[in-house]
Amino acid sequence: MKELKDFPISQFQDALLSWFERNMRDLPWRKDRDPYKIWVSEIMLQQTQVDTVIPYFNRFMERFPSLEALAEAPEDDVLKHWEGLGYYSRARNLQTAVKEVQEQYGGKVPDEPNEIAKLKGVGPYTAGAILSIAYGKPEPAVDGNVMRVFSRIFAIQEDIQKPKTRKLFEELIRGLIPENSTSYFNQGIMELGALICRPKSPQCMFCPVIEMCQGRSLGIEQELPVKQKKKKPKLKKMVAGVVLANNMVFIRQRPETGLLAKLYEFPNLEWEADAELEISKYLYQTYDFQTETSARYEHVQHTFSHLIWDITVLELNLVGEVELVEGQLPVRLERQPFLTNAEAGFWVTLEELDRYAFPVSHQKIKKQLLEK
DNA sequence: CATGCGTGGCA
DNA sequence: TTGCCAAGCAT
Repeated sequence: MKELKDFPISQFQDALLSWFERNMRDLPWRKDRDPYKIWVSEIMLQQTQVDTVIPYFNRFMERFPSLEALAEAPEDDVLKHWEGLGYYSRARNLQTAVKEVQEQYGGKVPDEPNEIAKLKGVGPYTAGAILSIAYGKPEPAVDGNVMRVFSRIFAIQEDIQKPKTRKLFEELIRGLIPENSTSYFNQGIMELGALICRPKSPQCMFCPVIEMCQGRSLGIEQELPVKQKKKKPKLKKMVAGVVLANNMVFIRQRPETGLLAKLYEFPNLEWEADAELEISKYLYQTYDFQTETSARYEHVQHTFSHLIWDITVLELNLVGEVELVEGQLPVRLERQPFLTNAEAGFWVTLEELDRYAFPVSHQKIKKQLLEK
C-alpha cells in the first residue's frame, strides 16, 4: 500500500482515538455492545442521518427488544415501525436475516466474516461494522464517511461511487487499524467524517489529524472526494383514488418487489390524457367499482431519489348497487381472473388506517382525507 | 458494473 | 428553488 509509506500510523491512531474518546456523541446504540442493537442501528443508518434514525431506533427497540422478538413479529408490524424511514427493503431483509440467525445460529449473531456476510441486507460495510463494533474484530467498515476522510488524508482521487474504490480503502484500512481498538477506530473515523471532515466546509481547524492530511496541505480538501454527479429524477404523472363507501376507504398492498414494496397505498396509476377518466375506468375494470367524483384534493408532489410523482388526488364515492360487508370486498374477485394479487385490495374504516404502513407520498393523501 | 431503491435537511 | 448529501445493498 503505497499510501502508507512514510505515514505515521501509530501517531494517527493515537490522535484519532483520543479525539473520539473526548468527542463521541451519546447515541442510543452506544449504551452497550449488544450485537442485535448494533446490527439494527447499522441497517437504519444506511444512507440515513443519525438525527433521523434516533427516534426510529428507540421505538423499534421498545417494540422489538430482542432478536427473538423481531424474528417472531408480523412483517406488517415491522414495516409500520419503519414507516417514513425509507428504503423499506432494509426492514424486510433485516427480519429475514434475523429469522435466519434465530434458526441457523441459535439466536446468536455470527462473529465470522464469511457467515455474517451471507445475511440478507448485510453488505461489506455492515458486516465490518458489526464485527468491529460488537465483537472487536479487526475488520474495515468502509462507508461514505470513511471514504471521504481518507480520500482527503491521502489525497486519493478515485471516484468513490465505484465499487472498486471501496476495496482500495478496505486494504488501506487493514494497514491502519489497531488490533486492540477496532471498534473505536472505525467509529472514530465515521464520527470525524460526520462532525469535522464534513462534505461541505470541513472544520479543519478542529481536526485532530490535520498535520497528517495531504488533501489539506495541498489545499484540495474541498474538492475531495471525487464523486460522479447524479441524474435528475424523472417526472411521472400519477392519479390516485380515495374511494369511499359507508365511511370506509379502499386500500391495497403494493407488490412484494420494487418501489415501496409491501407498503399500503390508495389505488393509483400513471395517467396520460385525462386523470379523472382514467382512474374511474381503471377502478371499474380492475375492481368492478362504479364511482363518481366527490372531491378534488390538493395535488401531492413527492420526490424520490430517482423519480418524481405528481399525484392528482380524487375522492370518489361508490355508486350503484353495492353490498358492503365490513372487512370484505364488495366485489366478487372470482369474476376477475385477470386481477393480480398485487392489485387486490380491501376496505378499512378511517380509524383503522393508522395500522398500515404508508409511504410518505400516500401519507400526504391520507392526511387530506382525515382532515376533510 | 450500473441501476433501483426513500426521505429529510441544508445552503 | 434546486441540487447535494447521509453509518449501502441487491440485482
